[in-house]
Amino acid sequence: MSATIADIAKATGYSTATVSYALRGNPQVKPETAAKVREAAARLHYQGNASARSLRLGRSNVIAVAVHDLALPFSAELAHAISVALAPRGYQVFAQQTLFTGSNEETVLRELDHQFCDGTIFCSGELKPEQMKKITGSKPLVILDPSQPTDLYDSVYTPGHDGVYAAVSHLLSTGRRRIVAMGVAYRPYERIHDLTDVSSTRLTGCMDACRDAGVAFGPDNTAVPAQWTVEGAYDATMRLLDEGREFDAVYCLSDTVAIGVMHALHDRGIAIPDDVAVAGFDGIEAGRSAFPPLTTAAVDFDRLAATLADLLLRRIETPDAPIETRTANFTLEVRSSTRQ
Amino acid sequence: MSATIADIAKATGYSTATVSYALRGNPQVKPETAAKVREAAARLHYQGNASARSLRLGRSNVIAVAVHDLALPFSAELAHAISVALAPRGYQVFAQQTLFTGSNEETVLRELDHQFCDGTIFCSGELKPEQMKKITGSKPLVILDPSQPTDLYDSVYTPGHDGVYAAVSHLLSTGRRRIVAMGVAYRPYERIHDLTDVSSTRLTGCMDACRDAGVAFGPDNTAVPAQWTVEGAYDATMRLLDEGREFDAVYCLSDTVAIGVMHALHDRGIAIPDDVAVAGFDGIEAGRSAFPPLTTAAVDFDRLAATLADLLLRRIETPDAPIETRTANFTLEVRSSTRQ
DNA sequence: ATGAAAGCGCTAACAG
DNA sequence: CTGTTAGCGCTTTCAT
Repeated sequence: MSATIADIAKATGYSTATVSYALRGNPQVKPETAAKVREAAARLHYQGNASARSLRLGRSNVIAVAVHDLALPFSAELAHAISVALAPRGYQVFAQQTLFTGSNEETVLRELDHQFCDGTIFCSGELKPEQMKKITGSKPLVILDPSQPTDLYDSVYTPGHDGVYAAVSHLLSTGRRRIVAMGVAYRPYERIHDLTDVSSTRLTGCMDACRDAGVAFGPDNTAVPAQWTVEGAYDATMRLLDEGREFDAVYCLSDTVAIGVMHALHDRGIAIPDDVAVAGFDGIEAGRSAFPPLTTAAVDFDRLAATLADLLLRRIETPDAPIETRTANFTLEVRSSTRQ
Repeated sequence: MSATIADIAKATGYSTATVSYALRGNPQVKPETAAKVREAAARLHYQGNASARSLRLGRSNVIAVAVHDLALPFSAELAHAISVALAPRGYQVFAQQTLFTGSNEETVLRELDHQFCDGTIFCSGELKPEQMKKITGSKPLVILDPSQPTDLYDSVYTPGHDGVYAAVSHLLSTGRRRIVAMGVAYRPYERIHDLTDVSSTRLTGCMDACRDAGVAFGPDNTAVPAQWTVEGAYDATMRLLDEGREFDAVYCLSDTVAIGVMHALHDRGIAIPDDVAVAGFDGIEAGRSAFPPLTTAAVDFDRLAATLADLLLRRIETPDAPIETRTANFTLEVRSSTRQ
């Protein structure tokens, strides 16, 4: 068992109060006393007990970050960026994954974050805000890309519509006309233009870009991978080619999907971008070093992380502050996958 | 503020003891009582306080995982695999990054894991085991790839020597003769063959493979990127080409390095594998979907994670068990980057 | 079957 | 400048 302040008190002859003060650097303690205490603490390999401290103080200076899957580049880069953003502000980040299942999301919200951590940054999945609210009560939480607009939590959106609009407009401006949007099934514009979930906003961004360029966009302009993964996209692309669908560009609703698409095109001997241009969304590192380097609507991870951190810390410090909703920004990174 | 068991006790008229029993499913409580308590708990949105529980019990069922950088594929995939391995065993995983700096490593060890978590899986960085021991005391910890052999902690090694040996032997067996090992500076065999750090074991694996094939391996067969990153490897490869070094294969000490190398070769119009074959180490997903798909000595992440988890849980349950050292296994994944 | 009470380790009034 | 003490929320003897 690790040493406690009581052990140090015993060893030095001071009270636990004085030891605590000394260890926390309270200027009231005589320097000499403080030195003795610190010496004893070092000698006994004293390590403060976070549970006790957090129980007493009601805070731990720990923030939980729940991403979809730690192994997915978007999640991984986001978790990294949030850790980096919060470190200088005195918070340590604990990252967890929900693996897209509602039960894991519940666990994350219920079991621990909510109890030990001062707040949570939560990448939205299956659970709806109302369901989450029942679990988290008044604990500070910020949602990334909530599946529906909410005034229950501060929330931040990735720039799905505008990012996709910019990327698809770029494809159209380079002369592409037969675009396949890879990621989600076609739904009529009227049914989705006011939805805020990731799939819908990205799809409407694509539709708006086509419409503004006078290019038709219908069910034949979409393809649906089983999942937004490299394999899912690879298989979906192969199916597309087997069906004989004709297209001169694939706009992928995520960079991961784009990597799978390019893999499939390579395997079929289709030149990128000469035969088919490919572009994505997210701005993950893997796109930069893909072959060819992937054009993408790149979310600014650092600023996104900073925004999430700002909102959460504000909520922690000012629980009654008005709920805010923000949208992250992006940069259209034009690389060789669309540039001839 | 969240409801406590005292609130439930007040609401139901039972004592906090009974409430606690009921909530934990103690069979002694009358079913009717338990039902009432659970009802009140739900109504009050009760959430147990992890700090209090952990303070009382001396354990939290949380394991800390400290990786180098959450955004790096190897770290990310490992953290993912460990989370998956520990979930069914009743442990939640908190992932953190050390960013290769000793001070962050200290923070991770000192500030929190060590205090709130029941144990730590630690990817070795700057700190030496003795230094770590001073901080962690008797808290359960398992090291991945310690920089030097240690009997202070259970430890697991990635199969650096054997994996590289297999991969380089494969390169040689396909007729390659002028191999550049990209990742670490040349050091004479005698000076490193008994070291156990990642760089040394991988380099000796390469040397042994060459020697056994009767191929010379000297300082000219190595190249050193500034870091084991895509950019570092890209730049190092460009320098190599600018210098006019001749080679027909690059063996990269990590897959991430390999991706940077292939990027540079593409940019210079060098065909892979026709002009130069490329192979790596790790087995990250990105290698599978790279162009061309990367041959690599693939660590079995799931089994590595299971081994780390096994050792840590054993240490938690049996603190005095003898220290163990294990080595993970690998599979040589031969893909197009070396196959003509 | 339920309750009273102690105590995990720590911090912060408050007192001296 | 230092000590006494209460109590954060929980679990668990030990009584009843």
